[in-house]
Amino acid sequence: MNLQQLRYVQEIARRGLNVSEAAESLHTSQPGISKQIRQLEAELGIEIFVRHGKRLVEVTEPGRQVLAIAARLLGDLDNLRQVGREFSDKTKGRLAIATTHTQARYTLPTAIQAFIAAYPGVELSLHQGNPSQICEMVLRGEADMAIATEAIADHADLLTLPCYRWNRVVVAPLGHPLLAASRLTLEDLADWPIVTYDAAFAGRSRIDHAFQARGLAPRVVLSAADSDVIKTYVRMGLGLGIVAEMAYDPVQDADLGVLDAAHLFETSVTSIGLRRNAWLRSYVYAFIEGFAPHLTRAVVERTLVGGGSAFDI
Amino acid sequence: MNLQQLRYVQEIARRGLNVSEAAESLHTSQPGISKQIRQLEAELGIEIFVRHGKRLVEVTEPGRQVLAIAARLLGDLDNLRQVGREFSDKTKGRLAIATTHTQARYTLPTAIQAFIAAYPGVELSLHQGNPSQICEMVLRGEADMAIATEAIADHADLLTLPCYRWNRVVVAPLGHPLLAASRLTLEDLADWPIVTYDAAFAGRSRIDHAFQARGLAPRVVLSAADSDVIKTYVRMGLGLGIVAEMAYDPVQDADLGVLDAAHLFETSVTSIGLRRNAWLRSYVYAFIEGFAPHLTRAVVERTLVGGGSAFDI
DNA sequence: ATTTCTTACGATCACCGTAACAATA
DNA sequence: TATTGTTACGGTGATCGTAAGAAAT
Repeated sequence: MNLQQLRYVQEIARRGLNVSEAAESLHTSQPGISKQIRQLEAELGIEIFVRHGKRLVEVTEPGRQVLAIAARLLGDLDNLRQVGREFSDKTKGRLAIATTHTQARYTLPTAIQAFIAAYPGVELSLHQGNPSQICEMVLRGEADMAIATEAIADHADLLTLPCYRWNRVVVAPLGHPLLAASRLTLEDLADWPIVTYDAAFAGRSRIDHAFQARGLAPRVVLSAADSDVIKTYVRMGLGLGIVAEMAYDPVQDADLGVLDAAHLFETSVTSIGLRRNAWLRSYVYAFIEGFAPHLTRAVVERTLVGGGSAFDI
Repeated sequence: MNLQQLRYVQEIARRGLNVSEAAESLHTSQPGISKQIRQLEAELGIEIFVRHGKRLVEVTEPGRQVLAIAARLLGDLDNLRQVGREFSDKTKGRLAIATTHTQARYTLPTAIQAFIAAYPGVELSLHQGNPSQICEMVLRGEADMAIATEAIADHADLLTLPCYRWNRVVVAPLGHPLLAASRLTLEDLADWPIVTYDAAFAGRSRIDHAFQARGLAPRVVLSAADSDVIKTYVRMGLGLGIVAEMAYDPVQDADLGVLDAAHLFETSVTSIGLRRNAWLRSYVYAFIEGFAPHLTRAVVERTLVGGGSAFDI
């Protein structure tokens, strides 16, 4: 049994049981992988993959167990490298954050600005995607943390650190009749065409849920992954926008009217997602605390070792 | 970086930083280990050990981190082997239980009898030791579980599953004046010579603590690791025995008088200790549930993934 | 003086890549 | 027929053990 074999198994699973693809992505030969897999199976005394003739078509039950353990083991291998980097130079390194547009554009900038000032030697990179892509990036080790609303807690292999609560606002072109309303209701909203987030994003499900609970069927004329895209189409008069409250900027969005909608929808919580059992470099703790001051190093460490995800903010 | 290097690092640390000893215990050459360690240190860019000239004298701070991660990683390697064994034959295998004399002699027998009847293909072995030795055995992978009172929760790398509560009884030769007392007090006990457990064992600390809280200094004339040894010396008239209630057998110990002492000492809890992140074979779950029926597979699994140790019994 | 780690060197063995083959869709 | 995994084989390179050397107690 060796590490290479475990990498091979993992990559085959990730590539949809295609050994040739796995070989290519690992820059090695396909027969080499094939042989190592048979060897691993022989040593463990189990079949990891179900074969139809010469084709891998499924992961066996023991194979699933092996994959789960191998993932953690290879994660620890990565942790060892992090320890090396941390102690060879605490000020140099990389920090990859996987997040959604709304976070990247509206909530992260101040934390990031402070971070790059404090850690000029750290190469920071932002990777955008929808919540499930973001989680994948962290699980694959491509990103150090995920920052998103929802979807993180769904992954059993990710640890959830709640950061802050937020709700939505309605934006409309200045002069829109709705802006005169004293207190906004869902029924008011349902009268107008709506522009809001894509299904996969930022608590769109909360919006749908609120309308459904009242038996209303809002007419969503456009959905987007991106608060700025939504506001652009609202400016064009396509409809009312429902966006995260962070996404309304009083200065830049002065040409849009805004109405609080916090009483209409359930609160959402934005969280940081970390790989379970991850070993974090000191500047990662610093970044997290900069973004959510209650997430001190001690709190995060306790959650990492405890494995628990349940605490309130 | 490879698995061998991590095994080497771990073994060197276990053998008190003696590379030669580590080489012998791993059945390999000392220069081979030495070279691999330097190679690992070079790859990680850190020193794992502090050297005085050519001698390893200490583990560095990054070294401690590496050791902790390597332990979990190698544990996962063992988990992979367990998966292999489980699925190649669910009925065959080994179960190593590390425990104290009192558990082995008085609380485990019925669970063990049921287990060997249900799993005749499983080789069961009991390894006795004091609580801290027991924990070590589990951490080193020599035993699958520890069963003991106290000391398990002290190890951060062990998971604690509380099994049952118990307290102590006082035993004395028949005819001993104390046996006539209506209700036993600590002051009564302090008047007589006492035989009880060794400091490392079975809640001896609770006994000392109770006396101290009352300003009493009991005269412990003999302390032993073993309830049977204690009873033997009580039979010889050496003093009063304070033993776990499980250790008094109404039939075999008919020649001894017994007094309940539950109101004098704090309750103790006997727990099972498991390696964190361990992957357990199905018969291990079965054994645990046989010993402590509230510890069903579902409960134990939840605790293993959650990493938490805090639940009540 | 003895124990202990490091360096040097040589042999073995495992791994990897190329090529040919077999089986599936 | 094209794609994909297995078997066969040969070369490279890493690992390991022996032997000699250096530094510490």
